[in-house]
Amino acid sequence: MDDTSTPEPRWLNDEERTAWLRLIAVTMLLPSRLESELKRDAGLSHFEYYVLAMISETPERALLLTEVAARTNASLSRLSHVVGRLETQGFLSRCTSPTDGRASLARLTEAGWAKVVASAPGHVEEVRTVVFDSLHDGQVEQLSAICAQLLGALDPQHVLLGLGERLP
Amino acid sequence: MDDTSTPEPRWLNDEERTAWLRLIAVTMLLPSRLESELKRDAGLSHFEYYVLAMISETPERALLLTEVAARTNASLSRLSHVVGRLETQGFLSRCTSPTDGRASLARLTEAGWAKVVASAPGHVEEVRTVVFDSLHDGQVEQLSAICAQLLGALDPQHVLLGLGERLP
DNA sequence: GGAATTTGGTTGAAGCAACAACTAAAACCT
DNA sequence: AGGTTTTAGTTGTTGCTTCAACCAAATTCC
Repeated sequence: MDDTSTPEPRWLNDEERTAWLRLIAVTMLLPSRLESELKRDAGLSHFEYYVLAMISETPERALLLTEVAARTNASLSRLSHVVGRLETQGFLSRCTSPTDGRASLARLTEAGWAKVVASAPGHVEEVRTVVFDSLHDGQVEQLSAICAQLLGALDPQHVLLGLGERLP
Repeated sequence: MDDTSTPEPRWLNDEERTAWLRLIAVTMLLPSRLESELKRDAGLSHFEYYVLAMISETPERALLLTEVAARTNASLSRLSHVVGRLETQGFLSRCTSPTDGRASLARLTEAGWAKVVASAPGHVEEVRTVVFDSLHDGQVEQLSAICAQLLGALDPQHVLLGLGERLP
């Protein structure tokens, strides 16, 4: 190759290449699989479900939009649109935070809680059949460790796992 | 819970739950990371890059749309739109297959080939820094095996790895 | 205490993806 | 050979995401 003076790239070897192709295939197929299951069984997008589920796990069943955005890796804009839709569907309601006039809390309604309760079992079942039924015990631990290390590069502050709020 | 008569769901245990949260975080962050890198450095979406790269690896630098669709887990509709855009950008050209009047081949132009050559090193470098630099040797093999097993459930025919065309 | 900046969020426009409806070529079926 | 079905792809619409611009509350900095 009569290339320009770019430094020689560190290409992947065969083992890495195979692993990469498989990993990328998983990251393409897994989300779309969950997407279809939830759309079919609950009428929600995976993102909508994830938002509702995350809020449902807090003690007050309410969460700041900023916090939700950080934990879902979504822009505040995207979240605002999605929360707006979920609000008109009656699954949650927005109210201004009492301690900070800018911030708004998304609070699950009864219908929203019921929605989560109704759709969670099917979703978990899908996760189990797709992921955990395919793996033997040791591999669950391996997968967990590998993902933890990848997250070290992808999300150094561990914002997505909800551990980021104790930094200030 | 005064639930209806649904069969008790097989909930995840702690180890599985942790692994799951981490895996889902990876599937959220990895694509968006690759997306931004490619958008910034090459002006392409990850999907566009993937299409060009896949075609570039064939001997003729041409591929049937159906084949591309299968290997990228995309609908033919989506592919048609994307290929249309890539064509107007001058990266590839469509022509009807000589052996099948319905099928069309997407063929890389010189500009398209140059685009792949120009953007591949940066992309590989990104993949390496995000994924492989985070893992030690044994983990690459573990990851590969785990993904292979997940693909057994997600893609039984192994269409995405390009092994599906010998089934007729 | 007031100006500047930062933070939290909303809104509207533009682009991309999912879905449905459609065309045309090939294969299948007596 | 002719009618049906299947396959390959296109097109248009609708909805979601991204991006840029914007507003208001809070914080920072003299």
